[in-house]
Amino acid sequence: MELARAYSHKDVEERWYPYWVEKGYFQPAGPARSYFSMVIPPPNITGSLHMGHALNNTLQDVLCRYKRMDGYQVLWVPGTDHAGIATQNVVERQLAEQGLSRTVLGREKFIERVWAWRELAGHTILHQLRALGVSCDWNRERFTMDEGLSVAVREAFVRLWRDGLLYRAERLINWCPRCRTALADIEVVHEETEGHLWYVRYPLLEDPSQGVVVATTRPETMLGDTAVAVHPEDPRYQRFLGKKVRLPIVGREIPIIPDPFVDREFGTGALKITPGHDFNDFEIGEKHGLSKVCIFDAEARIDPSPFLNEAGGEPEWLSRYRAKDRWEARKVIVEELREKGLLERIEPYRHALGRCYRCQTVVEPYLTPQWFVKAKPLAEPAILAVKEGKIRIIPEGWTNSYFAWMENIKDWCISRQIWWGHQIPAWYCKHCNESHVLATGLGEIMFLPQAKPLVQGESPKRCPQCGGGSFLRDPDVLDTWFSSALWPFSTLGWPDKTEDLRTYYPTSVLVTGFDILFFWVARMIMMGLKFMGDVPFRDVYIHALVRDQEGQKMSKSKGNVIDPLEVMGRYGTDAFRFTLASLAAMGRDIKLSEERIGGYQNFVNKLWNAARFVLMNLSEGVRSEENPRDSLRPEDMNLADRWILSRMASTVVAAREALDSYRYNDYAHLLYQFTWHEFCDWYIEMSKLSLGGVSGDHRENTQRILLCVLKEILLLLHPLMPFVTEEIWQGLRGGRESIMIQPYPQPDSSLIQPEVESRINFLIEVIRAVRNLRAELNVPPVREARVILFAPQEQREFLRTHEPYLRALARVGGVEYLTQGERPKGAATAVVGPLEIYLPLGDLIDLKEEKKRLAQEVGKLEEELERVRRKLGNRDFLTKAKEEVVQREREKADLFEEKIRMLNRGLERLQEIR
RNA sequence: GGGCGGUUAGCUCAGCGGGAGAGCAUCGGCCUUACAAGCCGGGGGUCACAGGUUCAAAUCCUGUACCGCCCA
Repeated sequence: MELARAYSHKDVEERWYPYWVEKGYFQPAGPARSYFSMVIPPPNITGSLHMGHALNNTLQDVLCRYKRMDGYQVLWVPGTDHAGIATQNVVERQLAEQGLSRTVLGREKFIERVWAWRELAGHTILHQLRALGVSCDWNRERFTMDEGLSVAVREAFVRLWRDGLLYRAERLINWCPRCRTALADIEVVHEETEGHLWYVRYPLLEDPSQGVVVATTRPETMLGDTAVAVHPEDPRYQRFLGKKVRLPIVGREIPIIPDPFVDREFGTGALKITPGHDFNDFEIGEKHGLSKVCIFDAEARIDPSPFLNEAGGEPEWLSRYRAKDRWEARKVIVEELREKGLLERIEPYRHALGRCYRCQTVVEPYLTPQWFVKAKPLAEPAILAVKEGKIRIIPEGWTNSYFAWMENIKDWCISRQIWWGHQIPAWYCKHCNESHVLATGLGEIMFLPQAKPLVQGESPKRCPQCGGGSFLRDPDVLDTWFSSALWPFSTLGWPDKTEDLRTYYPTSVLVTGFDILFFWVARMIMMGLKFMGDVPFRDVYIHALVRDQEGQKMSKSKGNVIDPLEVMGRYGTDAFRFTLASLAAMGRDIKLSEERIGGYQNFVNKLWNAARFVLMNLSEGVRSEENPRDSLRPEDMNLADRWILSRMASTVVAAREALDSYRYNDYAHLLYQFTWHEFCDWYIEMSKLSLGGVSGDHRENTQRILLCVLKEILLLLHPLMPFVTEEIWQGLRGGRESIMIQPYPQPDSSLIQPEVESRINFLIEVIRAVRNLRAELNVPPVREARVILFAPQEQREFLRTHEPYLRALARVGGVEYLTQGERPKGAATAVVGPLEIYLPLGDLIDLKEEKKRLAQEVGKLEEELERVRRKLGNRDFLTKAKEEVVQREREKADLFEEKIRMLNRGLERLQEIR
């Protein structure tokens, strides 16, 4: 099979993926000696492939392909999550375009629509993932809303309830008024924002001419104020303690209370307290038994009902506020306060504003009954698992963040007031809870905190209290992360005791980005320990996030998104994957530029051409050998052959070490280096001599070595670059078996020969020195140079034996060997160890240039020597440093001295010419 | 405010106690039949700054500056 002159990734990539799938290579197979399993961090169904997915899945695939080749039975479970809020948003937007809404459709019809959307568009990302070449087992694709996983969710929920780890209570939670649902604390993104501080005077009840001025960033919430708090030791306010103020506009009488929480430096030192709409105020309110007034409806518009109740009728001011949203209400209130002369001043003020992580809407602290997971008891064993090393977090630096979060963990609000998701398996007896159910408008209901739920896997038949048979189900659904937390075992069949679960749990490693360490990783660990009694994974490898060249987060609105599919189309998937792996070591950011990918595309092409070279030089005999390595004949091996095999063996060892410790960048760099700068730059060039040589045996042997090393390179590179390696492999093997299922190279220490390496290194240095002389002196490459070598006997014989390399690789026409005597006059000089190299200067050569060059070189060496001498002159160094370090410095000094001496002699001889 | 990272060649980054490295870019020379997506050679760095520990610091410690992230 002939290979094309340049590698064309497009044809190749389309060909092999379907082939692998068809052959079933992605399914676990092989002897069950050892297992390697992973679950994919499920992308959500609304997503499309971005750089983060590309990196994440490339790194996983590298591991899978490596382990599969290395004899493990590998399972990689793919799938998606249902992304409750995000998906519901997408479908609602679609409905809106048709003039519909979910409330018009009703819950059941709406969910049907979501499923329809899921069938149509929800598989996009998994299909895009295939373009990356990922080798996950598509037969086991899972979705968090699948029946099986839904059973797992219900089971988990019921068991948490039964074990007292769940509760339902009215708490102040983060509420997104646009999504109309509760959010977990970590789903709120805090952002520094330019705002204002409004200073408002609250008149004293007993003497309205006096008052307390409070400073607030949210004047509209004053409608819900139930106290003013000051620091108990603040002298400015001592005389007000125990008195009351009259809340402007509303007219409510509220107390002035002392609380050490108040920061005297902030604003005026007097704080308005709104327990219904601020987390800090809520706590102060609890301490002082203040009532909580909730002034907003679910969309954060002024809700008139608390004021109607309070005033026992429609207060005069209410009409100006009714149904106004937060921002309008703020304007009206500020205006009204100004008119009343109660607005003292306004200052610009920077403060953190919480936004919904899904839709960026400013969240509202909101008082509603919600379901919570008691986190502390679950967190404790999860902390221990990491402390005891049952789970390794890599890089280790992240363990601190993990501990910090886990040790301060707060109860997890898991109920969401949306429709798409796992509906909470809790029912309320209609009869017993008659007075605890509220209609919230738009056909929705809500159960008051006093309502008594029955939590169980399926709808109850009879109420254990009253025997009634009529129930209402809790309308809330669970946080998507609740189902994701079960992912490592729900995907394997839990709660059934399946074969998969027994075989593949705990999974070997989880590969993910640090942004979901708390959202997902921590919760999986808690749930895994709780329900499986064992950790969900042994290792967690946490990688960086991909950003653009400027380090900006890629986002559609910034327009700096690099689409991985486009990049793969342009540069090839292999080049792209190689780039990602080579960047994987970075701390927190990966700044990706297309240029870099282009660089690795060249590497793919280099590999391709090396393969082409090998292939076009194989004799029929060698080409058809099943295993060329077995027919290698040591007696036909020359130094170069032994050298490349030695380098190859070292590379295998280093490669394994790198992958075993998740050092992807080292892995990539190591193979790049070996392939390009050892195999291609040197061995292939050297092999050309043997291939054209007279001895047939040696010729064939060289072919075998070329083939062996190439194959080894292909095998080592396959996890990183699956497509090009498969294409070449098939070209070599005539399309018999995939490279995917070949054994990964084993370390063979018998091939490692340091003395062979050092001799070739010497040869390489000599060749480099000659090339360097030629280039510096502008000897045209077409002109063969003559060199004169002064060398001790050992080096002389070595070079004489390997002279063909010198002639071919340094383009030397003739070599003259001398041991001692007069050095040639008028020659360029270089020194390699004990060897002096002279390149006689022709008439055209610039003497001055050569003098300058030599003088420069001597100068550099003298600086180095000076440094070494200083060290050796230091008594402390000689006595305290390790013996080998001292020894090395001594050798260095000798080397420098000798070299300087020789170069100076060369310089002197050049002077003589003049 | 608390915590965590980063600052090394023009760019992107490795290295994290004993001779400053890579890729890309750059400069000079080459179409040497595997590869011009290539080959050969070169230049380029007070390793942010200031102290300290050490025989020895880019590397360890302390502080400062700037940048970034996370948590309040």
